Amino acid sequence: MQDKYNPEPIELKWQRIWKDKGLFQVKEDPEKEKYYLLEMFPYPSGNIHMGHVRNYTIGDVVARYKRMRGYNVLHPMGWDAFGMPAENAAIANNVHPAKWTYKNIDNMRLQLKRLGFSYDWDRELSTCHRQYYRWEQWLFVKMLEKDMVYRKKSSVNWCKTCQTVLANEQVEGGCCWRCGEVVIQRDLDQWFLRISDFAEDLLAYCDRLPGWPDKVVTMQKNWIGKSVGAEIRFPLKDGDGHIAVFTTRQDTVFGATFMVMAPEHPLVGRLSAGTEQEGQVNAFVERMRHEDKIKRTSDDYEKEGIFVGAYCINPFTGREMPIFTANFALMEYGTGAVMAVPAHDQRDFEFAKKYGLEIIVVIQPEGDLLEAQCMTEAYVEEGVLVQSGQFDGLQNLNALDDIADCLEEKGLGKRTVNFRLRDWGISRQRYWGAPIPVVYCDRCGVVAVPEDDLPVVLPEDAQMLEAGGSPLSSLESFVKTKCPKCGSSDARRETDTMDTFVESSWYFERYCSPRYGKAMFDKEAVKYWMPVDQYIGGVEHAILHLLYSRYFTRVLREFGLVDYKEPFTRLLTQGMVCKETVKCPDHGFLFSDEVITSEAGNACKYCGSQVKIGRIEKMSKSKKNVVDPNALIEKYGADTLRLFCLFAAPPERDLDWSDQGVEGAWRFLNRVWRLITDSLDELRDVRPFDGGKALTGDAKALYRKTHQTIKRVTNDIEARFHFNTAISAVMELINTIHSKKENLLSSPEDLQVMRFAVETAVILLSPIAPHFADELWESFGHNESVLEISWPTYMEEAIKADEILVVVQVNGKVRSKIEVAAGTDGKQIENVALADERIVARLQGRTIKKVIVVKNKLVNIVV
RNA sequence: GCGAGGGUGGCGAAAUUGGCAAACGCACUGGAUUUAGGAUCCAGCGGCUUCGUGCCUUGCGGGUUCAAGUCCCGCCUCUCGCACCA
Repeated sequence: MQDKYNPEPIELKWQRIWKDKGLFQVKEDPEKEKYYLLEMFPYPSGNIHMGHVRNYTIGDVVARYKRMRGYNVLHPMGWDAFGMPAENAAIANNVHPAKWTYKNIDNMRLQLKRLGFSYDWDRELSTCHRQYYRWEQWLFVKMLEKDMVYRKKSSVNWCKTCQTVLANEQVEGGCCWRCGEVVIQRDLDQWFLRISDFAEDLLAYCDRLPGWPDKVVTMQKNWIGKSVGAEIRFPLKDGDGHIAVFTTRQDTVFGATFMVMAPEHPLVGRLSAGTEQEGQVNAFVERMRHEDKIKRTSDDYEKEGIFVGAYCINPFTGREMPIFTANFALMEYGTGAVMAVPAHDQRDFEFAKKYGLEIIVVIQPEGDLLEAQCMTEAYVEEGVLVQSGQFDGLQNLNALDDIADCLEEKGLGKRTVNFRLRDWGISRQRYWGAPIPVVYCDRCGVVAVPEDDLPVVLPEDAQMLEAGGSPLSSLESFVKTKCPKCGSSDARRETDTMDTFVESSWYFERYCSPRYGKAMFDKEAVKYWMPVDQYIGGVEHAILHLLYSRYFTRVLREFGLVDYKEPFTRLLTQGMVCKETVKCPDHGFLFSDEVITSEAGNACKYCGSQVKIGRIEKMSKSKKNVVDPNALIEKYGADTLRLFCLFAAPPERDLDWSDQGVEGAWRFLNRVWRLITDSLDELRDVRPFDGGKALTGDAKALYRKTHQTIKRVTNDIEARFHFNTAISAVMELINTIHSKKENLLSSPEDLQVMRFAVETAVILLSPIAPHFADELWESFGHNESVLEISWPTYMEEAIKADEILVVVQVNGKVRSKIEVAAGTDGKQIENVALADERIVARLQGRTIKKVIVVKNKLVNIVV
């Protein structure tokens, strides 16, 4: 036992002991209640960053705590190992993506181990491993058989920089979510998963996720975007046929005066053909197709359109409606055509004004009369229907149903539900991903790779292309294959790989039986462990990853592989780790070691200019406001780093990095260390006080404080995950011990209470600073890890004080404080309060109107 | 524009059902110890103050209540998400 707290040897020592004892390895045990704690697995980019440290520290505290509470805790870790950075690195450094990835994994595994996280490393998995992705290929084939997957040519989001297709979810404000490049549209054959088949169910279950943050649930609901309305068919004026529209406002159908179609709509070309508009329409459509998506979705985007040269008929009014195509109509939503009701839709109103189109008011507000000519904006509120034939006089909201009935009776349309959520395009024109297990044969068409031939292994000898694009398509040995059906040797393999979100949609099930060779997972193991009791990760995955995982769970259920619908019972989305930015006028953002600090202020290391302290932002390499976990571990040890991450803010909030705060965490551990090592000689052979005797004075107070602390810490961890307040509670206990220790090192009972208090502090700290706690625990003569003992329980009896401080208020202001015996009844407290000197003085010459007594808390005298 | 979540000392934050606002920590100030620095220990630390513990103080303005950071109404502001979705 050393006098000075020296974390490195201690941490390495306990990491070895934990490993040798196999403390973190778990298996299914029907006798014990399970607890599956999962943190989002990292992409192996090369190094652990502070966000990981925070995420995994939060998880580790919960895992260790639950374990001490007697649960059989599954706490696995692995690697989301496929993805683009590996290919970029390969091109930049001429290393194979596999080599680069595995090297990063080795490095990051060491870093995680150095932080002392309680993972069952036997369950480690990498999604780039063929024994992993073979099973998602297997599922793909099964889904193909069941028509849950399909191929279609579609206009896709294309990123020129990444040379790949992006899912809608990966386009943020018209730009690539990864590199920020502007996304353009391109037609390609793509594989899609029918996630929209589950839209209704995914939406319905949003309300059955009580353990999820409201924010995330709302984001999911918005993303799915259900709209209830009707499809209405508008017959063309000339010839057969009709235009179908989707609307949520069938109540306004009598006010529909023109039609707007997406430029991509197939009817646009057909209708304008042969009219004098043809040339202009074609030019317009062509221009729109090349317009940047970012421009088409930007705020100040000018609405423009063009008459296609044809008319349709409003089936309710018989009126002719000119047909337009316009840039704001989206082919992907609804039917790609919109009935325009300028009087009651702002966008239609603006369009009508611009092109001089007719405006007909069909909803009149209560007590007002709208005139189409005088309107300056659309009227979108409720009202009474007018100029709407048989529906005149109805409240517009009530008319929604009547008009829908009418549509269906007359065969003009039907009720419909539309979702914003579209099918999930998973094809990626990249190398470093799981190959899509399909073969194209001239004779047989699209053929799935038979189960026995799986996995389709990603070849290792592919050349990365500087220009991007798929290296697989130029690899003849991979592409050329036999047709599994007819045996023709002219067949060609699919060269696209799967979106990496596919791998992360089922890894939590794989963890239950990570080496299982006969299926995606061992059903029994999954039955025992799943669903995940607590999932922890960044809010940036609130839509994509979580929605896909929920969808995959439903797919697995369809195949009878699992029997639950929701994979994650509780979800915690932790805040970002932030730090202030520092900028030099000449050299841009600076790392903190590029800044020279002096009395005069902070200067740039390179030019000596005064630097500007910028705003606090999420840590990122580009802003140079990152701190390196390795350097901190070296200086302070893992326990200090863990302690700071938990103490600085509650998990769901952003954490502002503070070097001085880390220093404070370090000081606290040293203080505890000194406190214990200083009194170790006196306490070593003392049994902790067990409540067997009546106590008095400081001993009693400390004993009470200790039980109070157990209660607070337990409650903070269990109910709220508020580790910051749990840590302050332990700090208070340590302060109390510190202030009383001089008086408590003499009598046997006093020593026992001291020992109890000190041991309890160590146990309560153990999930947070596990190496530190184990070392001190051992110094008390224990020979197991703290992790192996039970979490302490508190005794209400010990927490109760004999004397209680009661606040006495006059007219709601605190005027005095009195001590009364616990359990004194209201009337008695009132009497004591009224007899108090200060209060008597206050009440001179005033009449008491009312006295309110809150037992054990306060008295308020109203005068 | 729509939706969600914030706004409390110099800073990070606390106050679990309405009941002593600012626990705990950081920074700062004074003192002890030290050759010195650091570390440690002790004390102080929202504002005003006629130093009476007197008044004020939880983004702003109203309200309910014996009592409001907490509940209700209106507004300001910041962050995040969505946004021509028909």
